[in-house]
Amino acid sequence: MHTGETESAPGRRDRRKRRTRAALTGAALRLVAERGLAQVTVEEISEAAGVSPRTFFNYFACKDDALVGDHAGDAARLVARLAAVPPEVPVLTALRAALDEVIDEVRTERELWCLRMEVVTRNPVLLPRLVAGNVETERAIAEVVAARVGVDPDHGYPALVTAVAGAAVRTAMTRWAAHPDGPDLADLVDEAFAALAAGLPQPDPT
Amino acid sequence: MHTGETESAPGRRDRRKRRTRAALTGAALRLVAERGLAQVTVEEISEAAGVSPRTFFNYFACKDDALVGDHAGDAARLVARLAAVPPEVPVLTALRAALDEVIDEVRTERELWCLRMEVVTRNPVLLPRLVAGNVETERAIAEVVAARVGVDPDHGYPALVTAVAGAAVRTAMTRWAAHPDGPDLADLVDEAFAALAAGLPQPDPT
DNA sequence: AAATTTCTTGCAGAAACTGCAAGATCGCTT
DNA sequence: AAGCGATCTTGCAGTTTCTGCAAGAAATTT
Repeated sequence: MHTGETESAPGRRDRRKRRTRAALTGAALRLVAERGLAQVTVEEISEAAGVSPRTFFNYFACKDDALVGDHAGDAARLVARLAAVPPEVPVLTALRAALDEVIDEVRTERELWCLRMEVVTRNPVLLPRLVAGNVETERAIAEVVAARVGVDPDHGYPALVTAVAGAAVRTAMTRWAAHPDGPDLADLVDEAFAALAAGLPQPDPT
Repeated sequence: MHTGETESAPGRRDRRKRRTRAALTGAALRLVAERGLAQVTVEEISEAAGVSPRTFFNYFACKDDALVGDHAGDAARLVARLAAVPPEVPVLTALRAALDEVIDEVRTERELWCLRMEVVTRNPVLLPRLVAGNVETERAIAEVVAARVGVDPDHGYPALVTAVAGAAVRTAMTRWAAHPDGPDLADLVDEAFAALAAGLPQPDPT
């Protein structure tokens, strides 16, 4: 007998795992936001999440990972989306389109992301691991970009575009999280990509 | 009484410090290149460099730092150079010009940098810390950029340009280190910056 | 040469992280 | 409903990373 839901039937087990994982990241972010990265131990995080310290390391390889979260799934979806965009579309436009889904998810977890970005900017050691800062992700995206453009891997163009786009997303997210009443994340990303496509023209000092 | 040399009088002491530091990074890079990051302990690195493990931590805050090296000085010089470029020069051009000095230093230590880049690409955890990946550096540069453009800190443009330029330099260095017989680092950086200024146009599939 | 500063080192200890094996839980089969 | 296999949690023991402290060695200054 099935559990009832045919499509999204994660099962009690997967749910529990998700809940534990979320509890760990939540506790970690809250504690680190209060006291600072060095003043929080894994033991305290586990305690706050209601699991043993050993279990913490079953979910995350190190303390930092609990803070930045696991975005392997996001990355995979982004790559898939990018590959699905018709080849005629210019690379930057395609990347921007592929980002839609990820942006949406980030937006729905705004509070979490605000806390995360605050923690990350206050503990700069963490920043690089975010979003497309992940190297495996970048490599995967660069591969798809290379295929789109039809250029060999040595050309450097795919890596450049990927790294640059990642940097753009990163800055957009930082800005978005820093200003709760500011523009929407999607608009900030749009703005950044537009600036990229225009060759980063110097803005008027309004 | 002074030591004799007025300008560059490092003294026996400073020399020893430099030598020890270099020995530590050298040993660390060599060992990690051979065995992999996790298979090398601080004790082994110190042993190979001829100092005690405790001394290792007097030079570096953690194992990783010995591998990526300390580029605070480079960063400071870069910021100074950037501030010295006349305000009429467009931002990207100014950044490229300010990079000259750093590029030169990197070039003179090519072997070391090749080893370093190899280690870094094989242990992606390290990559973010390189060059302008450093967050403090980025913030400092962004500040100067903001002043150049005459725009308030919220505008996002300075952060965007800085992050994007950093990404460009990073990819150029990766490419440079990966191909010993390839083009010069300065040319690769030029190419990347030209692509940025042109809005990242899709290249012809030659 | 004596005094001062700076660097090195060992020691003790906290915290991060891993492998292993026992026990609990879940999901499926009969 | 009972049982079986797979998965998850946990404790334990052990290694490694990293820090504070204080004594000793080396360089610099007076």
